[in-house]
Amino acid sequence: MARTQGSHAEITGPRMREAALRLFARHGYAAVSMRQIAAEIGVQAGALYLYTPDKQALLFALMRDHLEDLLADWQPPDAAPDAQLESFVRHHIRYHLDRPDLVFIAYMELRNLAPDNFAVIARLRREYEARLEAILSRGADVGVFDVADTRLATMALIAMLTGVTTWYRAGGRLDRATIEARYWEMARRSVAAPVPLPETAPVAKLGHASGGDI
Amino acid sequence: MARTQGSHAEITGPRMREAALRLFARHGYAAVSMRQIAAEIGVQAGALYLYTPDKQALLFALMRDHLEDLLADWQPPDAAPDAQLESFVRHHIRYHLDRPDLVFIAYMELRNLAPDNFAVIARLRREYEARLEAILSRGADVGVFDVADTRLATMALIAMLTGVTTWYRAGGRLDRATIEARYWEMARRSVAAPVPLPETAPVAKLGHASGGDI
DNA sequence: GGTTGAATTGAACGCGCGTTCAGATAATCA
DNA sequence: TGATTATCTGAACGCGCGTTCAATTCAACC
Repeated sequence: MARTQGSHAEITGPRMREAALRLFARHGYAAVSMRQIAAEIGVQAGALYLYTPDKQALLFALMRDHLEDLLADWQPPDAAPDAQLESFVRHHIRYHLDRPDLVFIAYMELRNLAPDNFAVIARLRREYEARLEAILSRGADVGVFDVADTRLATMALIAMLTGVTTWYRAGGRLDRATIEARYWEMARRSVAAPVPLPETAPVAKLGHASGGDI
Repeated sequence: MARTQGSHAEITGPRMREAALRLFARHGYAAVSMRQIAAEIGVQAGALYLYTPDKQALLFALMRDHLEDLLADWQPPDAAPDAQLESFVRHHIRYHLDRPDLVFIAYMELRNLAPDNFAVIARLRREYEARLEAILSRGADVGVFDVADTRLATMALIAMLTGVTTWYRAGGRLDRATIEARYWEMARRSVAAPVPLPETAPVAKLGHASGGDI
């Protein structure tokens, strides 16, 4: 008893990863079995072990490749902090809308990583967060941003932007360009310093802006 | 063979829910077994079925009670939209910092709900979101907010605020009052209309504010 | 002190899990 | 054509799962 179909060595590996990604995103890593992944691509469970040492490595590879890809795909442009922030935000939204499943599992399945794997993923995520924090920090230094705590603002912005994956559906009411523009507008306002005016000092209407205490 | 300890009928139920909440939040619903929950409170797995019909009902009860509690705990004050928004944001942060595990599973375990249960939870969540959207909508109507799309702004704000649970740890660098104030500041700015000035019109520095097109 | 009934145990059920591996198959190449 | 080798099957392993239930224990009440 053996394989009844032709040989598909060079495509079974990628197809396994695609199926695992889709199923993990839909049902969660712990709720998906190797047999389900195998059935999705028309092989028996045993065949998967030609392409991954075990289930945990499959999850880890998906998350690590995603984060390394995210980091490689964007570098801060040589520009003023506000332009850097716009570049970051627009890229973040675009990238996340392009890869909803990857983004989803990278945020949701951290709990299911073995400790060693978790350490690797956590380091990559901190690296990404550090890029945004550096932009905010530099912008606060030169006065174009008004951010009381750069770390908190970093986490708040990333959470806001990443949240787009929880409701966006292709073909929905808003197109991607509009969504990108709206998120950028909210992100910009949330950290922008009040506009200096030619004659009179601006008057705060709701509460007051606090000084930077980084 | 039977129970070796004393009888604890009136406390085993709540203790089971506490243990389940903690374990679900830490490891995920699918990765936690009834035997683990039982071991956590010093009983055998069979005893849990005196207090829940099955594992799914245990998850559902936690999520439903949490959301009903959240809805009951806050009503929009009879005030202007900006004051209502401040009340909403501050309550949201406080409530979420108080119940990190509940909030966590209510956002993470939606995938593990049976369809009927999911429908109930989704309705409760939409109800909560609708409260924020109503505030933003009214504020946009009277001109105190400048929000291009109230639905998008609602989702963006909730994601930003809820994200606090992913990094906050009690006893950390920032105290709760500070965190609350910082989030409120960012939320306010992200939707506030430009301050009208006595003589000259304000000049946008980064990009431009778009008109409301709700 | 005996009876009652709620609370709990511990064993069992059938099942699916991740993983392994000997054997079968089909493509490749001499 | 025959040998080789990468690819895959199908069965099996031990284990833990959610859930059920008869038997047992303990607290409360008569």
